Amino acid sequence: MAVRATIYEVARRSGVSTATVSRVMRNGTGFSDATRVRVLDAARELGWVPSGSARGLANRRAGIVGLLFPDFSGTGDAEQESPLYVDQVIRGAERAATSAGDAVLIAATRGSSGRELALSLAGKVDGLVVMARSLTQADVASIARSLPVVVVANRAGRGVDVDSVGVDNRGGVRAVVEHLVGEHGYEDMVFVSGPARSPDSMERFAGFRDALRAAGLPERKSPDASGAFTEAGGARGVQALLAGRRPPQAIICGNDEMAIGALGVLNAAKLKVPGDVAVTGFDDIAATRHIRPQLTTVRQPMRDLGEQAVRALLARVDDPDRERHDIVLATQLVVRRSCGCRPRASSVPNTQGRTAA
Amino acid sequence: MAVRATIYEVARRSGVSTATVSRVMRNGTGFSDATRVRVLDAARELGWVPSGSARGLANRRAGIVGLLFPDFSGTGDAEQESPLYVDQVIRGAERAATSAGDAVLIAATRGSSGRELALSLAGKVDGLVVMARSLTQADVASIARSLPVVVVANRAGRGVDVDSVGVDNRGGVRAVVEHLVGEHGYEDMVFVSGPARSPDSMERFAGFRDALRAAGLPERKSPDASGAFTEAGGARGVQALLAGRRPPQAIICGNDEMAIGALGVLNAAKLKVPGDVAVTGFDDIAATRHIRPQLTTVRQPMRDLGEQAVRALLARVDDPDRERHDIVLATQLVVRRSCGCRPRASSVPNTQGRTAA
DNA sequence: TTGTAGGCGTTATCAT
DNA sequence: ATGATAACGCCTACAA
Repeated sequence: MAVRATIYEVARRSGVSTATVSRVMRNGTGFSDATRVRVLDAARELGWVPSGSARGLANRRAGIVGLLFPDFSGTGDAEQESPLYVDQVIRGAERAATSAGDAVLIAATRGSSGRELALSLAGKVDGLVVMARSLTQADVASIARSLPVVVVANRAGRGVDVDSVGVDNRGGVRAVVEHLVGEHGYEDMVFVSGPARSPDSMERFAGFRDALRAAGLPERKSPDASGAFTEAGGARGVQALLAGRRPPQAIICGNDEMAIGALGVLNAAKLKVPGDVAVTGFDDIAATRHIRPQLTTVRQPMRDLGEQAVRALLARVDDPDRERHDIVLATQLVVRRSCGCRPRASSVPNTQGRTAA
Repeated sequence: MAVRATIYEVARRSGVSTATVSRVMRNGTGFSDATRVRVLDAARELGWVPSGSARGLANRRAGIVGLLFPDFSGTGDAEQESPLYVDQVIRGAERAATSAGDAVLIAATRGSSGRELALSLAGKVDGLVVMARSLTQADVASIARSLPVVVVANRAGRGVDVDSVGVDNRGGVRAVVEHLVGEHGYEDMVFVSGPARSPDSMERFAGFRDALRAAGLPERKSPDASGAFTEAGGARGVQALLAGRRPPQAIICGNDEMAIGALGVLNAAKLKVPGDVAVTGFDDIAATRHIRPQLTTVRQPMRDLGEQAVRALLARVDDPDRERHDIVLATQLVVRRSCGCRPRASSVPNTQGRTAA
């Protein structure tokens, strides 16, 4: 382990040329059984592993994809946005990459250092998956000039022409609201949004508006409260909401964390859920099943997001000229107690996954 | 983006040699202000990013560390071991690597493919962090022959001489039991263990035995039940336990997931927690605060594990001859409701972090 | 089946 | 302050 062995030493030790060693390692053909054994033995004895850098240089392909995600922990507030979402996407990306024989490099942008970080990654990878809110649109456009990029949960803006993978946020919220209206007859509903600049959050609110309109209920142009996608934020938002009006029949939250925060506030205010007020979330994190009442929410396939993103990326690395893909994954309504339904939970898919070119 | 630019084109475009371009990019000195601007401009115009492979080859350092972790999702049972733990370690590793200017490559070993995967990573990284249960001891020893390795939550066995980072599992469980005995006067306690071959699980049980002995209570040589570190497993384990004897005063679970499973079974059996039976966990995952009663548990610094592991790894990469380090991080008792304490939760540190050479 | 040799894109060592 | 020019370790025609 002192100093890493090279192909030359393996070649010498096994009495063949480096070309033959290379052939054997690449599982190619063109060598006798005996040589293969000799080479492999020599490699093992020397503890040799082919240098990825040298391979990458020779192949013009590192066999590595990068994943850039935002990390808000420690951003002023002590409260943290749930990391669950990002972690699941990372897992999915890892799975897809590994199964394709590649590896995935991860890096979190904290605050404004995004651009720099992306550049430092760029040289080490064959392509980059960029999660929403980790890079500005301008930076994405800039980076995309140097290497293949796929954006996640953030349909690329007008200027930027890159592949994207996202979920049907809009349809998801529409489905909850339809359930609330159709099954429970609620008419007085409010929406608690996440960070103002989150594409996910904006789409979810759009779904809320769509559903209100479709139901013939009075529309509104902005969310009734907002909570930064955190439990504490959701609590504050709902608190403020309750201070200004009598309780609504239902509170539709932009994600589960905020819904959990809402539950706490309602409980403290002696309001029964779902008796007095119904509450719903979005994401379907594990806590939705542990909390009481169990949370009705919209499940989004976080893992699939990562998988599809990496697949799309690798496809483009292999074929830079293929047409642009914008993948939208289906979400699923998960009915539990907090909306007012009885225990026997059931779930129904509400949208089809679809791919648009 | 068609084909990546190289240092040659940047050199030509800016009218200098490649050596000078290289100097500018490395933030070194030895060039005029004017040339720097010219080079940077050319680079930007061409969308050039230095090739990591070429750099790695020239420097004998990829600037990448690898992280190997086990992934049990989809191992026969539909139930999943909580991914939280691994995710936190990954986050910590990312943070430490990024702040050191490196990147981290992650890969999950599924089933028995570990060795192969490790080898494929080995060439791409400067060193490897290996989490418990992702590789056999033999494989760790083998890999460690080719490059620096740090094991996490798995003090290297006798044969293997590598750095390690872990938490004080033993002291953690000892602290809960001492609390249960000292504050609540329980004497009839049982332990629910995790996977038989998990080093963490074994150490936790050892802490349980230590505490019983120290309290002068009857010892035992094996766990009273086991649950594979999953919620469903914990439920089954406790179910079986209750079928064979009258309820104990307290059930100490090897991790939080199993404790949550236990809570479910006890509830179904009409046993009140903590009135009839006390329950404790280990890890302090988010769900411990959402579940009722809130779970008394032992917090372990999962993120720090990842950070310290990467730090140790980088230190060894820089100095292969430094002495071996075995780092043990402190755990912390977190008292909530499930042990029988009153709401006003408090927490006390129970062990000192310590480093042994 | 096997060997020879040039090239992949940077960095680092000497010169100048 | 800048420029040639060897490495760095592997792959891949092209030969033999």
